[in-house]
Amino acid sequence: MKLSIDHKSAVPLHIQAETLLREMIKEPEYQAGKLLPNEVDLAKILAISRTTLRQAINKLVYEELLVRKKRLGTKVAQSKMSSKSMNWLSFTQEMQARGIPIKNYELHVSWVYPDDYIANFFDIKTEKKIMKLERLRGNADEAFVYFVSYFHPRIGLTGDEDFKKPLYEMLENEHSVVANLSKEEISARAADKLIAGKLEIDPGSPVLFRKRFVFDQGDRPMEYNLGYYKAESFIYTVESRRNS
Amino acid sequence: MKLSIDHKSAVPLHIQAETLLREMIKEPEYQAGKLLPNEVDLAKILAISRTTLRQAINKLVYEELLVRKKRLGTKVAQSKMSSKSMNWLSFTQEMQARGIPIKNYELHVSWVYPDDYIANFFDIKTEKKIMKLERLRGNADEAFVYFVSYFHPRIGLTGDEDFKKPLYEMLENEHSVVANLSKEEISARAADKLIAGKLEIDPGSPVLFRKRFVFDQGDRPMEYNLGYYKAESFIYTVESRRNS
DNA sequence: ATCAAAAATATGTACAAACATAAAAATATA
DNA sequence: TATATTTTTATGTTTGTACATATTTTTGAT
Repeated sequence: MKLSIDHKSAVPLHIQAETLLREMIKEPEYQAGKLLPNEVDLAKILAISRTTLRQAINKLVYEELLVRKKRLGTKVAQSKMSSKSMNWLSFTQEMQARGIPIKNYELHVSWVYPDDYIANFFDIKTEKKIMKLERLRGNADEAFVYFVSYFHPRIGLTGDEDFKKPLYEMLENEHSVVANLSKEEISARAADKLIAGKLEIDPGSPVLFRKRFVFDQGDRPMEYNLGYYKAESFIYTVESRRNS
Repeated sequence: MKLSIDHKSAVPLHIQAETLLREMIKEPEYQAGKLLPNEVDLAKILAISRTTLRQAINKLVYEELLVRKKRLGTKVAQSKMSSKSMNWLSFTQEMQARGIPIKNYELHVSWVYPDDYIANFFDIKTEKKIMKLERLRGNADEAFVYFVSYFHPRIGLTGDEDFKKPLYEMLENEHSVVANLSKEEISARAADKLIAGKLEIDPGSPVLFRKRFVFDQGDRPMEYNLGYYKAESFIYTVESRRNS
């Protein structure tokens, strides 16, 4: 882990400072209400202006990772709303962690024109095709989840990648794209004909539906993922702590 | 509504600018992807520096009310109703935050013997009755969620409390119990006869089912809550950042 | 007419400088 | 000793300035 800032890098200084602060507050010495060095000093240490440093701090303050107090200083907030387990494990990794061997029932790559919704999320034009990945997965006995993923063209996927490997690992190793932030929307749905067919359930019966918006290091959109989970086969767990 | 900024006010200029922008984008002419005046001009109009204006804009950008685009300008984002802080708002508070009046369709208190599962969670014997609270709630038009809550006897609920008030507020004020940690399990389910009847849907149709284990200040179990949400009426959002 | 280069225009990044303000700590006063 | 008062120290506010950069628009060359 680097403790300093590279003034020659193309990465903006306030972004570098931001990631550096994120690393910093993960360290044991900064956990639990400890104070950061004051802004003036820290700016001097990092060799950036106070304004630039504040820009970085502000972001973490907004995310409620840091709390500012006049005269007292800036302290690390109580860790909050940590959505446990599930979130940063890919499906493959999670199943492996539970000792369940995965079976890919279907794996299909295609190139499609994004609809308005997707184009808007990716901030691209609807006239250019993007990669669509459909996967039907489960254990040895049955398929219990159907995934549909769309990827930002920036990543440069060819379609020849090995999608049997853990997806995010592959993206990181082969395309240098790291998933950093995900926003998910979970709801219950009735399975339509397509989904019912894939999961071998009756149309109209319940599925857990998850939309997932994935962002990379620079908080740029990188993947849009739809997951249809057979009911009963999947439970989403969230653990959150009050932060007042 | 004032359209200008008061330089003599004690309220910081960037705060004034922020509220002004919030008002602004509520106006019909600025709805739906319309562009704001560019920063340099707007700063001139408001007679504040571009830096100060940017401070205000930044905040709304963080909140995803505005979207910036190089060369294009700053436009009003599609309103998303993303309840980010969903987690620590009670149902009542959350609905109120969205300006939706709540209606209690049913509210029923009873005293029951806990089953093994609940007794185990509360770490109590099954021979002693505990309070059970059933609530069918929704907006003016329809009931869309059915809650069943069980409370730890330690809290000392009598059953005569006013359960129309926000629950956690009431528990804090009248029984000095503060909810501090919650563990939730979200899944999709087919509605059984009871639930279907309450929510006025067909048996077998999907509901979002949420188990919630709530702990107090000392991480002692205080409430066990089951929520059955009519599908489509409820979306659970989770935002998570990688921390490794 | 088509395609490439240049100009224009918006936000993005970064610094320096100054003064305001809240709260704790140190000091002075009763 | 207890209570005001002042000082100190951190963040908070605000401006001015300069150049970078992504995109569109305009212009120019083939």
